[in-house]
Amino acid sequence: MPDDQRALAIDAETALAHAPPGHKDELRLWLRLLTCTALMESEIRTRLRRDFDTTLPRFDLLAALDRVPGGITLGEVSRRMMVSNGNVTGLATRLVAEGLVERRALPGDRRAQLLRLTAKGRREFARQSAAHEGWIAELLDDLSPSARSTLFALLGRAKASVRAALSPEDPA
Amino acid sequence: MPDDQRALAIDAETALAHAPPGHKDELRLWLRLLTCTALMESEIRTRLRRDFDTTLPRFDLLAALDRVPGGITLGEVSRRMMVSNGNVTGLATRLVAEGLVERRALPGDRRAQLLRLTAKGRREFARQSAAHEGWIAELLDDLSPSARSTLFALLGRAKASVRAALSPEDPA
DNA sequence: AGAATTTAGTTTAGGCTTCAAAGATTGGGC
DNA sequence: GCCCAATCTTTGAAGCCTAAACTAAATTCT
Repeated sequence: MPDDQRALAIDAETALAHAPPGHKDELRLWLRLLTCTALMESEIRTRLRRDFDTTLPRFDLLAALDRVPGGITLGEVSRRMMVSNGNVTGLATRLVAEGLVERRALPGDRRAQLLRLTAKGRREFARQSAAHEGWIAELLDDLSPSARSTLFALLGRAKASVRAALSPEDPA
Repeated sequence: MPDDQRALAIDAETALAHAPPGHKDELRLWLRLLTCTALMESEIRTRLRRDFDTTLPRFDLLAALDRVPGGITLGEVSRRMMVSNGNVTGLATRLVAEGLVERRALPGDRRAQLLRLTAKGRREFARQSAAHEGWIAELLDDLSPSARSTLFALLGRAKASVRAALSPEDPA
């Protein structure tokens, strides 16, 4: 191991912070956003696997269903989770196989199906989400309440900016 | 291991029992962070595919290599990208096949290999990163400079909080 | 030196994800 | 009633990703 190249483990965002000045504010902001999210997300995934032998997408799907006792269609899940519908098909299949979710016909439209938590699914999600909530609180524990609320607000503005850039442009 | 510090290292069930109210704030912050990142990331992926027929992981690997002309080892790439080493193996194989990256022996350590951009890889990454930078600026365009810099700073604090929670406890 | 440990990288199995194409159903217009 | 376009879902191919087991090489210990 060459001592001159002795590099501490640095992520992409940290690396860039040292190199170019000036112009690239937005880029640095984006990389930090990405790093921060990835760091938390990866820890959440690890703990979901370790403590519940499950995955983040499965947890997210349960969470989506938990909010609507009557159940929602696959398409609706797809929109809420911001993933493709083909993705939801496979995810649902696995969760049905595990007995956490059930598929039901949607009365009046034979194309669509409702997904709904089973009793077991509700119990399981209750356990998981309680732990999940604690993990998030733990990870963000060093952030003061005021920092938290400012961050929340600014992320709202960032989100709005992105949505504005993505929305169909104003027809003249 | 210090057992008296166990209060912070909550396991699933205790977390449930002890969770005081107020954790919902952190949860909402986390969900917004996740949504915001996912929204941008998904757009970036779409554009990378549309305009350059490539993917975000490929782009990220090129970016990591572009910063270090001499090349870096697979393991170093893995650390910087915060992904598993097995992942880097496959990614590198594909990029080598496309002629954008080359593998070289690391003098003095026959276990390790250096990854380095080829001339073609450098050209290609220059094109991609210019576009990429423009996209980010476009998406975050509605954010004022002061909002941007505050957001950047707060994300830094969030990141520090997460790292603190994850770092090996008590250096007694 | 020789054994034990650590480190670099690959492989494998399984799951996640997207896109594009196809199957099924609905609803509107003729 | 019939066709057509839109909607809901599935399928298949390709790539991304991790954990865990494994090989090979370097380092450390004795």
